Amino acid sequence: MIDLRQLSARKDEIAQNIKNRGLSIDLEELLALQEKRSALLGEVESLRMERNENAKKMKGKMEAEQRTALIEEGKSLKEKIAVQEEQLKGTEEAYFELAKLIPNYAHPSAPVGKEDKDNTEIKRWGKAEKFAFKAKDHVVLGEELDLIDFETATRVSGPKFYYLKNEAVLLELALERYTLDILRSHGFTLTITPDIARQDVVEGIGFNPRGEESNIYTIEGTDTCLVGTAEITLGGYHAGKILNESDLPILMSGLSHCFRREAGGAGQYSKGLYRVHQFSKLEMFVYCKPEESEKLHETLLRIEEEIFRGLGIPYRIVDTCTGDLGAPAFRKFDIEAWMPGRGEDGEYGEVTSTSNCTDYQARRLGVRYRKEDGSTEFVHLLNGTAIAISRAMVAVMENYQMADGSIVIPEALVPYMGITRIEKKTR
RNA sequence: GGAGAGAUGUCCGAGAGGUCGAAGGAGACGGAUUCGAAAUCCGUUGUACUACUUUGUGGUACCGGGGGUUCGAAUCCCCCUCUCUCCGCCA
Repeated sequence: MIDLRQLSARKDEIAQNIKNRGLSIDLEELLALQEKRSALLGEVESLRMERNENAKKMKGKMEAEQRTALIEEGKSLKEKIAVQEEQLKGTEEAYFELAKLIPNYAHPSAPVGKEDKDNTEIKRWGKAEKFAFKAKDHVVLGEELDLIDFETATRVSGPKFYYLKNEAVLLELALERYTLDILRSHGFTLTITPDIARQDVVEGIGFNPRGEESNIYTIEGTDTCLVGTAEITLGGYHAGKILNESDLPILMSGLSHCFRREAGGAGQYSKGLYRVHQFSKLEMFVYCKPEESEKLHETLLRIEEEIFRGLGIPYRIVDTCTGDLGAPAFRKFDIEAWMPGRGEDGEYGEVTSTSNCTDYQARRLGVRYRKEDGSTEFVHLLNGTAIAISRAMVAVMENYQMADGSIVIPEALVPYMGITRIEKKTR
């Protein structure tokens, strides 16, 4: 949520931002609701003051007659208050419901555009090689080398689930272990988070747990959801707290399973492991002071680069355009890894995403910090993918395939895997 | 899963319908004392929203959350959540 006190002062800016993001929200109605709420609140408060004063007069001993009069006065005030409070409640509900829809401000340098095609490429690293042979995609490789079983998973769990088998299991754990070491070297507190979170935390982070377009699984009979990312559980970690300035920035990483409904996400570009209902992910999360968030955002991006360079996977970085930013994001950078088996002849595919959400999530989650002068302010929250296993696995398998159909293990992973190559089983 | 106890400010803890934004203690901060420190003594010490003649004064709300009773609720009633203890079950 944005700071609603700035609603009228920054109205034009907010309207432009809503437009840039391809959204449509009735700001005039929101302003009208804000005014109405403010007026009602004033009325309710002054009525309450009268009630309190009236009650205070009744403390000591007094004539029965006088007391009766005061009680009558109190009763009438009580009724008036009830009526006004009812109106206030209705107005507030409508007000906040509409206000929640307003997206975060966007970074002035974020490209203005509608969809992912409008994202700006800002960097390339590594050589996106064409093989001398026809590259296979990870689905074919996974089947030939007995690493991934989609078919059985579909029967057992449904479409877009998978069993990892044999060396793929080692590969998942190796990628996690490799990444954990990098995060630890950067001072992150490592955690493994719950895979389930309360709905209010999920909402606080900016996900919509219910409704048609929701990507979140809710758990029947409870007010909890399966997490779509550890961003949720890491953001919930300090929800409602006032942090010490001296403790900032707080760097946390969380390993969790991620569950996504991905309704209607079928097709050529979503095949195999690329878009699935469940995967493991190591997420980075930062609580910091407002003035340091942009710098730390760059830091998260650099760590993501370090992870993929270490794996020797070519990639490019894109600066996400306004229409493609999530509502909480002020700015977002994605790393897209080269995937030789994607599309006709290899394509880049998104493997990480890092967002600076400024105070947008913190306001909703109630995460503040105490400044030296004793006042409090909302912290800035940042998140970034350290490694999303399923997509990283696509990149590793497809980039490290050999002409003979085997897969070489990237050097950085060998110590964690214990093997150097995945070959066809000779059974 | 069953039975019981509990949830109050930064922490401990009192509080049983009006004198309670909340005793007392601890902590923190400021001051006195001291060559300095400890001890001691004095004082200060919540958050959010809001109004105004804006560094101050006033108003409203907040004693786990929600609802109710009442002229008036931390206090009485109902529901929920969480914590603890015992039993059961389990990795």
